[in-house]
Amino acid sequence: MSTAKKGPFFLTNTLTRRKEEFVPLRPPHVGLYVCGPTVYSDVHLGNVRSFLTFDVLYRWLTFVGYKVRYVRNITDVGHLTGDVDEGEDKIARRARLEQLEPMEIVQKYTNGFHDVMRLFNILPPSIEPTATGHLIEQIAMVQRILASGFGYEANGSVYFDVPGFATKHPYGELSGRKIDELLANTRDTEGMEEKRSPLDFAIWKKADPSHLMKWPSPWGEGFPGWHLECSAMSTKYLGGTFDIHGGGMDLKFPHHECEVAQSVAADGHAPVRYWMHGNMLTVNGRKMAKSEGNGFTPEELLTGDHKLLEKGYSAMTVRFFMLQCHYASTLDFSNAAMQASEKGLERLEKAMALLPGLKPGDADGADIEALEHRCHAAMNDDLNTPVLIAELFEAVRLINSVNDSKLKLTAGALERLRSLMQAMVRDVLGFRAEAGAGGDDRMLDALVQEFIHLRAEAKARKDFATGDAIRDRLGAIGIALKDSKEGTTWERT
RNA sequence: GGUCACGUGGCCGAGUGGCUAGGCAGAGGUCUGCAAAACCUCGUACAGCGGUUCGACUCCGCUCGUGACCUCCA
Repeated sequence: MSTAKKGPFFLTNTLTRRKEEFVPLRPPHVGLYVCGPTVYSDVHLGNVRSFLTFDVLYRWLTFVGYKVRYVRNITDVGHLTGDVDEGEDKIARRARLEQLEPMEIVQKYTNGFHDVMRLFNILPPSIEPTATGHLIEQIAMVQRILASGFGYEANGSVYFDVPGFATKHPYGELSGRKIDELLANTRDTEGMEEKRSPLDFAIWKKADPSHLMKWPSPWGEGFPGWHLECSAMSTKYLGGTFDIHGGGMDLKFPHHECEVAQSVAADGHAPVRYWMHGNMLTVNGRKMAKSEGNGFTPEELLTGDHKLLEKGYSAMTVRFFMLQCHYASTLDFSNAAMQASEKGLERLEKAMALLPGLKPGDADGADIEALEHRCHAAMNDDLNTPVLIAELFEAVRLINSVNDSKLKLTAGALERLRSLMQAMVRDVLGFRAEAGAGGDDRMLDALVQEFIHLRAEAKARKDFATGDAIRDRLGAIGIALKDSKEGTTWERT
């Protein structure tokens, strides 16, 4: 709608390490690719943060009017544990441990991933391609890399020749690495005899006969290298050059750096115009990671059944907690912070619930349009959700003041406030209204209203003891009564 | 060891060369029979030491501390 909404959107481009105005290649279309999960185990809260960051990006781009094709892959093969040459495929390993077919593992954890995304109200992408579903594209890309001279075959595997590539093209720009420093810092090359350089990485790996996940290729039976799938699938669905590629900070090197090199080698040009990296969720100052053992699953979060959790927290509380921090900063998980977020979200949601019932006045006590502009400006400034939330609390103050008859807003201003809050809270930040905040259940509401009448009668005859007893006993079962000039309202506690 | 970040009031966290972030907790007030909620007011935060500047929390340097990446990890 308004141009204000579409006003310049700035985001930090990892390639240049600065905020740049975002201008799509082919407006109004935007191509967005985000590295999805490797489906070999449950996602934890740190993973959620990354997907949440790009969910908000997707929501914002959509809100300002772009037609976004959002591709987020599922990695279901090729991701090895430990050392590149000696590691075992993560999914195959899990299949062995759980005594299941690899594809059963893939399905199981893909289902789990989707459940978690729904729980946190993270929208599904437009396309969710899998690596195993794109072997032909990956093999073709390996062939293009070989044709370019930057790949070589060794004993049924194909490797990317990083030093060779670096003599002709920049390598390391994205992650700020220098090839000499990388070479100087490499560890021992034990078990890497197939590679010409320790910096080289596999784009196709030979599979031994015992391997469960393998496919025929021009180089024999094998499977694709981890970095290749993203390059092949992003090219297929978004084109050789597309707008935004996102992922966690920890993927910057080597994963994304390798993607850049692969595309340049295979197709002759850089694949991505804007790279975005979300920062880590930490616990006691340390990155939450599967390997650290300091992660917890969404189920444990909801129930509070984990040694790091003092109690359970709702998915929306976590969403609020995470969005109160900028995506590019590390965020430390703590129970105190979670409890503060729980209260804050509750205050926001209470104001949202008041919104439909507000009565218009005959004056405008606040400039809603200016507030709206500040909200849009916050998001346009590199998705500054903490500043947006700060503005929303300004709106909360206005809503409560109107509700208390301390402030007047005309019908027009109220309408604008309502649509602003709906847009920012629900559409952009993606806070789903959670049931129970006062009147969703008609029968329960009718019942509580009866008690409110009884209590009002008691109070009318100055029988405060009875009135207080009604309030206290309802309070004991989780229903709080609140008196005001307009009458008594209730809510769950 | 190399590279790159970060260090903000009781807690979590934005931001800026000079002007109140916000949330939670705390204090006082208004309202109320009381309470809760709501609203109003309050805290003189920016790791330390130097430097640049009329002026720095914000720029530069050093010191200390913490973390990330360099190997799979969102």
